[in-house]
Amino acid sequence: MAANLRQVAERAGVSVRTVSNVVSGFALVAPETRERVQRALDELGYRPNAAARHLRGGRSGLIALVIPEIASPYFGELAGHLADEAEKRGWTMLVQQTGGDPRRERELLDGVHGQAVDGLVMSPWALSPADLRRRPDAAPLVLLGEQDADGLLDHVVIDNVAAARQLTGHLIATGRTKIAAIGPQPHLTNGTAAQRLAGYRQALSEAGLPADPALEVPVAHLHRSDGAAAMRELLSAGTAVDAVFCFSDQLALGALHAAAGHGLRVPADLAVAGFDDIEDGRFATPALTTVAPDKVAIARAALDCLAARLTAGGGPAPARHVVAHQLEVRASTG
Amino acid sequence: MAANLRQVAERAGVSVRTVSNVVSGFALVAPETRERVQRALDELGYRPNAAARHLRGGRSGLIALVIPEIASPYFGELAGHLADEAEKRGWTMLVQQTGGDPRRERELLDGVHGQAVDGLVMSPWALSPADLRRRPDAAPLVLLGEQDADGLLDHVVIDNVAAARQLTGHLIATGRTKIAAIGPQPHLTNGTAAQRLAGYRQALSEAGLPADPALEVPVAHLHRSDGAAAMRELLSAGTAVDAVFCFSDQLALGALHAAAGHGLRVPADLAVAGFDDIEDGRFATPALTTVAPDKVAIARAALDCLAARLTAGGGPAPARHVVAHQLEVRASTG
DNA sequence: CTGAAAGCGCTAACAT
DNA sequence: ATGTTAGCGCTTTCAG
Repeated sequence: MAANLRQVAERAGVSVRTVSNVVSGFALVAPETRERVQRALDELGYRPNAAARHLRGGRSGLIALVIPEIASPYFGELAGHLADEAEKRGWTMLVQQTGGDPRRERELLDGVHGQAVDGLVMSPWALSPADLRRRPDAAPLVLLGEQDADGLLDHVVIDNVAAARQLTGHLIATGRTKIAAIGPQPHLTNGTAAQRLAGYRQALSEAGLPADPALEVPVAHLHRSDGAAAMRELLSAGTAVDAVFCFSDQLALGALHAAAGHGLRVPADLAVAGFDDIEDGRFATPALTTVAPDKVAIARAALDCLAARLTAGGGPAPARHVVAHQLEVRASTG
Repeated sequence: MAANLRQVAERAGVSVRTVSNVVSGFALVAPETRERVQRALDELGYRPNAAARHLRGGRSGLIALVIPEIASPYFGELAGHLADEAEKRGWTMLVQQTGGDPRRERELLDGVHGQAVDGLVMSPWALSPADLRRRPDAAPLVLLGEQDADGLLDHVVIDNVAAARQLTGHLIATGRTKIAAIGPQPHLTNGTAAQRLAGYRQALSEAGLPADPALEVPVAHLHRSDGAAAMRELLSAGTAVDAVFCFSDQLALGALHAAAGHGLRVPADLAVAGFDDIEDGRFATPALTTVAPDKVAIARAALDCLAARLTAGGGPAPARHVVAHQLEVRASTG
């Protein structure tokens, strides 16, 4: 069943070279020869051996997606788009989970699957920009999210500061004045949460509202349970709040759940907004206001980046690729 | 940076054979030699070449997860467990999406990534059992879900009939009598929906309740929007309903959303239950009653299956592997 | 236009 | 205990 080039060549009465040419459609082959070879190919059900091609050509056709967890809806949706885009470019995508563990991030950065990967798309959680730059593996790397890597590494981002400012501005525009922020992650080197916090503060300051530390609730992770816990913390502390900006939709869904548990009506008593535009948010009760990053564009930008690095010249200098986002106002903020 | 065995051997003043032995920890090597080789290995930063190993040994260390879409929460959660379990077994997992397209399912079944995969875990959607059996690729295959493949293919399932019966029984036990079923998929060869429907009907019949065709609402897909549309259809048709059993949590979340849109209170006016126990369901408002398949056990069973097939003997005969499930009663059914 | 053959890096059978 | 070498399947240089 697994025929190789030599067997096909024998059957067609030609040399391996000619069969290879037919298979790759590369050089000139006489039409009659081509037909004969093609028949042999079909009859034997020839399928090129990826390992041999890889060994010979140095390209595996594999790219790795390295993320904290694939079960998280945001990464799940992104992975879907990345897989689609990878396929269009002839790549197969493998998935590696880090769980946000710095050792595991290091390990994968140093070589996924025995270096058998043409490129990496990574969302680091724990590793610093300096750590990220230091790696023995030569495979091109593109980061997802704000790493502030001094422009030495490709990364794809949205303008988190602007987006957070817009969203907070929207909450203010609906008349809210005591707006909490759930989601700062001071323990992480990943700069995303910091930027969203900055945008939030900017909006408050622009509106002449005070920045109250009691309204900024840090979280360890971005799971729904963390959002719920943060919300309960806020409510049980008796802090006056009329809106919550959560730094992810997952946090917001948790917050929504906790708010309902406290008998609060959303948005009448409390406005809740998230970030990421995951599908759950659209069907939450009430539907969640959020910032929608253009996920397809993120996937495209990341893979275009890798593709550019794999061209002969190595492509342009590493850059920060900013992708569009949009404010999605839904029922949860009235 | 990318040193090979020969370079290491030269540096250590030994043969490639010895270096290979040290690397794989295989045969007996004199301690002093071993140490010298190890130093050379470290100094040159040697890392084995996966392509060469694969070509030589016939094992790529790759397994493929072939599913309709990774962005779906159920598959996302499952993929997370599969990636974890794969890693424990020394495999790297790649993901291929079919979108439920029969041509694409066929194509992937015939060989993922140029056959460079040691095994496949697949959730077929459109291909019939007969189609599934006919394939040129020799890589072991294990199916997720009910394929009724005449015992000729390995597949991992939960007892869908029993689970659906239990869940419907629970709805009946809470006093509901007009129980709709959202989710039959008569157009699919995948038998999962059919089994859940069977379990639902069994429970009704056991309780002496009539099976009303108007209460069985088929869906094209399992997205939240399909659940919402089905729920709206049911409500606008004026059918009397006091409970809905949705064949997936996604459908149920959509139904919940639509019910809220119609001003119905859940569970007071309407009980809603799902299937799959995705995280969204736990944090929905109200929290969703559901059937929780043991996803970790599913991942383990699938990979154990592949591992068994890859042993010398080819492992035991193909089988249907039944994994445990549990009824999770939450607020949505009172 | 087609054939012969080198060689990618590794493992393992065969030597010593 | 260690050295030598064939060969996995493919692409591509060199001949013709």
